[in-house]
Amino acid sequence: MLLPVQVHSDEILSHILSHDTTILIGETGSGKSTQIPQLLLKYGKIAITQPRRVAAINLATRVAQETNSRVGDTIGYSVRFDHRTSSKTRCKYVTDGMLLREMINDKELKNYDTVIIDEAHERTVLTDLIIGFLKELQGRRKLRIVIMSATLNAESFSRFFHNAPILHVRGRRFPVQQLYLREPCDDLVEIAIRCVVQINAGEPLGDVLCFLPGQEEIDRAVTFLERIGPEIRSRGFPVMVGMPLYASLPPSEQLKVFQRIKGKQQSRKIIFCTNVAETSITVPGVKYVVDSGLRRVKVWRHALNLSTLLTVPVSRASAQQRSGRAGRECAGKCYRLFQESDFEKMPAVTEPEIARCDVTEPLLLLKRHGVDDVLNWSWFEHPGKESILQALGELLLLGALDAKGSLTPLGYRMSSLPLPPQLGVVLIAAEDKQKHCLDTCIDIVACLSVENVLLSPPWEQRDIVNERRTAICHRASRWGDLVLYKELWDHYFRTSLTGDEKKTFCQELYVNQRAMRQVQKVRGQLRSLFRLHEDPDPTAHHALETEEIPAVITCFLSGYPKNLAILHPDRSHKIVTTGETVQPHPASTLFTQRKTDCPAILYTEYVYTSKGYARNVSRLELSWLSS
DNA sequence: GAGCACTGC
Repeated sequence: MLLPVQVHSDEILSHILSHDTTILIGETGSGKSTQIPQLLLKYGKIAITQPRRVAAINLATRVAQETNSRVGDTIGYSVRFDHRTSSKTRCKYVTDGMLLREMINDKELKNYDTVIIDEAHERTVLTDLIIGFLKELQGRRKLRIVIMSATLNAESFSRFFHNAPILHVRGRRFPVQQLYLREPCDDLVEIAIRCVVQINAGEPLGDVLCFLPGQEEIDRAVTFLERIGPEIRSRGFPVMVGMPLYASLPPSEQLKVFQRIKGKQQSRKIIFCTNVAETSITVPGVKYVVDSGLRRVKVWRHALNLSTLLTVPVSRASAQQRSGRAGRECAGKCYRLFQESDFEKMPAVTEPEIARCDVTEPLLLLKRHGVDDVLNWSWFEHPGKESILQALGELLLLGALDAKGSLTPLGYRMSSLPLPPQLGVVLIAAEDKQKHCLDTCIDIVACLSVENVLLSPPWEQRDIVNERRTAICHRASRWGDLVLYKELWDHYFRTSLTGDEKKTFCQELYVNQRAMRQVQKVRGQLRSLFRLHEDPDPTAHHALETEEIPAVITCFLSGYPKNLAILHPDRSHKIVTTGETVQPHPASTLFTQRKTDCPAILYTEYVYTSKGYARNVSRLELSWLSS
């Protein structure tokens, strides 16, 4: 059967060809991501961006199959650490980060006649930047742009591109019935469980996907469901198997949501998930969605130089996306754990990331692209004057800009590295230090730039895992988390470990092995950018020496000069710039250390939750500060 | 003795 985009292909094609820019609203199941590029194949070279690596690879693979070709021939892809393209490639699926990097070397994007921005509604910072660059570029040369979005906010795209026409392609989805609470609720987890129990008792078999704001609520819900399990069974209702799903979960646990439940009994999966299941992970077999209408979001406060973690209502677009997860295979139902009047009050679309993140890195990129007046750039959405001024100040402090706001040679180098500016400074500072300082800093920076390297064990194993970690990383308990990363890496990377031993090592220490493989790739990329030989003989790997710790931590101080807190007579650590009190996060190796033991601490991140917590904390001696 | 949502080079 033809996909909606195929049914209307003539109309869509002639429309795209006769306009410089087209906004295409394609609902899920319309086939836009696979079909639109195929329609345009005859009309020049195409780049199509995706927010995620897996999506870029999967789509390219599928379209190559559909066109009876091999990936890398006509249809290719390019993501970090993996690309399949050739001189024959006419259509390339890329991550948006990758396209931005390409644009550094080729400002005019001469390789492409058409650029398609897919999933534009997700509005990552990177899509926003690309959109701004494309508009500028269109002012200089002929370039066909297609903005593809799944939701409502098409008007803002249209307005930005001189009122570009909006095309609408229906999707193919099954109907989803919406149900609301009649009265407000106070305990979210309790009401979620009651809802799930009700579905289980009254609805035909089918799995349930329950959206909760975060890990804490999810773990509570899973435990709750386990506790009431025996009673459910004793009443003869189907067995409910509760499963958590969030990004920092070990991959083996994540895979469980794709597996069938063993046993012959009637059963259903109840998957308690965060936003991962809204975009990144598609769980098959879901017939019912339970939506708390909430999500957890990190908000950067430029005035305070810290980020906060907030629980906020989702947008109507996002609630719609969540409920759509119930209608992928057959008609479904969505139970919204809020009132219909609350739904009306929700914002129409999610606030874009650019409005709530630190723009230091985006600004460095703009400067690298030669944008002098960043305040008046063609922002798709302006991040705000204050936010920009703060970021400019940070770049000035780091030495990336001079007093006139021009990119310095240092800033130029920083912008070439696939790292946030601060970590770039750390490595550039490490180059001038003693032998091996750069090796060590690269290992640590690689760990820092990969998410979820350390998994958090269940509470009953917490102490034992901590002990195991500090037993083999014995200098980390004095010097802190950066040293911990390096020592863990040294143990993981040493050649005497076989594949199985590496696996066991990771399991015992709750280290995410998938993340460690990623660390290895990042490390390799950084080493080659700094022209360090890729250890031909891995026994030559440089393991941490205690003597080099001061130099290493001092390099991090160059990257994070403001993230320094000094021990005061009242036994608290106060941030030098603001005088505020910080405390190492409970997940830090320095958390348990007596406060008076550290004359000063340095951290890479400051997050305000119930208190101000410093993350990735290191001990610092006052004598290191003068140099 | 606390919890991190998600993603890119």
